[in-house]
Amino acid sequence: MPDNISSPKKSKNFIYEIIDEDLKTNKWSGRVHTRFPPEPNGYLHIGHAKSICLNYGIAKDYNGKFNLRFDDTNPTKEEKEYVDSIIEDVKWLGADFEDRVLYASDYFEQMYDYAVQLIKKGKAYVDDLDNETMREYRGTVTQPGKESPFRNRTVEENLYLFERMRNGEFNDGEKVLRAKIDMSSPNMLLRDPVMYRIIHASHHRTGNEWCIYPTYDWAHGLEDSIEGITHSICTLEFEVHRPLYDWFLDQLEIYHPQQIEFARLNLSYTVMSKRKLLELVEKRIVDGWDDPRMPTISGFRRRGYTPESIWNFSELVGVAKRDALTDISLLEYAIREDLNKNAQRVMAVINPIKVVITNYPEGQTEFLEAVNNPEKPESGKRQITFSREVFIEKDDFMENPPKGYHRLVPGGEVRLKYAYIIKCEEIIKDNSGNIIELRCTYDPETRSGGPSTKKVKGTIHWVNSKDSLDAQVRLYDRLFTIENPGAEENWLDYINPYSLKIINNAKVEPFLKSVKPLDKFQFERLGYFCLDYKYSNENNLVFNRTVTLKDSWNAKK
RNA sequence: UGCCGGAUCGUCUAACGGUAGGACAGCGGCCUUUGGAGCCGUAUGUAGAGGUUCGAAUCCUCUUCCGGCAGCCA
Repeated sequence: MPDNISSPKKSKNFIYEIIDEDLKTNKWSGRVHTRFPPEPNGYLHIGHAKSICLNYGIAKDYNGKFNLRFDDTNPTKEEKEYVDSIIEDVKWLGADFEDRVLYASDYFEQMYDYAVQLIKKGKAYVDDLDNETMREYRGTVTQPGKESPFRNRTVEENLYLFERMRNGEFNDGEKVLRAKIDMSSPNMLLRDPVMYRIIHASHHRTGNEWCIYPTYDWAHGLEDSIEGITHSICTLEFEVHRPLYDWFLDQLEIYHPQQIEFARLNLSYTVMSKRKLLELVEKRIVDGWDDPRMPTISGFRRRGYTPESIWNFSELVGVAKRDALTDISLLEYAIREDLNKNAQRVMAVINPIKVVITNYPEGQTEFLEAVNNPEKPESGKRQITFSREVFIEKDDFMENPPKGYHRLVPGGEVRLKYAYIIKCEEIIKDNSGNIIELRCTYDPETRSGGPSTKKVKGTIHWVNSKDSLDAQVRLYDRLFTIENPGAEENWLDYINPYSLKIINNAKVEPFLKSVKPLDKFQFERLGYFCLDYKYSNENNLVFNRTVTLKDSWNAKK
């Protein structure tokens, strides 16, 4: 985790308890070595972030090591672009893998040798059954399978055939190498699982060097073993794979890490499977993997989330073995907490309406002081300007206000933050009855910081019409309309059509003239925003709303 | 229907035979030049039935419900 956040007090989850016990019994000679092993077939999402935080957090807490390892065993699904994005995301999160960016593909030769060993022990064989027949032979969850007619080939024949597989003498699907275990095992994974399949495809790292590729079950334990991993932490769906993980390593009699499973993260109102995320990207429902509505790490980054907030969130959700659906509000809490403490405050009006202060001298401009961050006095103050015409938020005026409305109303008073108390004297409407301008008067005695003790119920934000900048603002809402879209067959039917709202005529204070991509701000009373790196440029400011402020008034209505 | 897991406030998560606690969300109040933040207060939970025990969320039995496994994906 980044050094600037303190290691949070974690109530020990069950994995920490296992490690504590291992340390006590000296099972791994005092070592702790974890890894994060993504397949480079997509961008990382917040669920991966939880795993990264868990694995790296363990390494850090126990003075151990943490590897980033690409499980690149299937060239048909993997791409260099994904490798690059994953490295970027893991680095951004601050999980320090030092110089250990590792690849399963670097172990292909060694894995091949191990496979030869298994064949020689009579524990693996080349099978000619085609895909469909093999499935039939596997049986079902309630019925045992039956053995392949090729199961009892001699060691010599298997060795010969396996070498020919490697040499490219067969077509895709023509032959596989299988472990010889038990076709009637109640655990389907143990019914002679495939170790190698023939794929004549170019691999993003090994090119055409190989045409046989190891399967997950064969490869993963070997990768962990080769790297000296102590605790191989994965998600619950691999629980039934553990006996197989153990079987391979036991047969080979090589270094044997311990696989531990935990429940993957699910977040409400979004989907988390790579397949579904890919579909959202390919169908252009979102604007790429880093669309700010995506639950990807790059999406959250572009949205304005900080690594610290994701770390904190990851601590808050905890680690256990039961399936869970975590409410998105917990993530929002984590980012608000961070940004409240750290974000520069600034005034911006998203939905402007012009206010003319009729008793304020024309042509006059005065300077006022605004606080940069009330949570951080050391961040100081800045100057803002005030003059006769300002913009306020349309929502901050109501002609016929409901009970409890604290803002500007006809004949009522409200404070313009850091400036004066104004009173609404007149409403100007166009021909169709839309309010286009408010005429107000100000009370010169009430300048902010002055001696006046006059109090009003409401304080609203504003910008000076003279020097405000135009900006585009992008407001995001949840991508789906239901809590758990991933559980639905027709999950795409639940896309929220209003998940992105683009506002083009926002006005922001000139302080935002020279901001950099991803710079983070609180627009007072509106929420946290950051500069979008994709659409923002010199002449066109574009801000993404990271999250709203909590709004107890809106919530009440 | 076979095997493997799992079930604690609305949500997430603690409690390891000895007062069911925390966080988020909610509600109420105080405070406030952000209806933000902060502070204070508050409601809500051990899936069910038996058993062991002085004492059970925790151990045992049965039941119910949920998840995973029948890719040459990971």
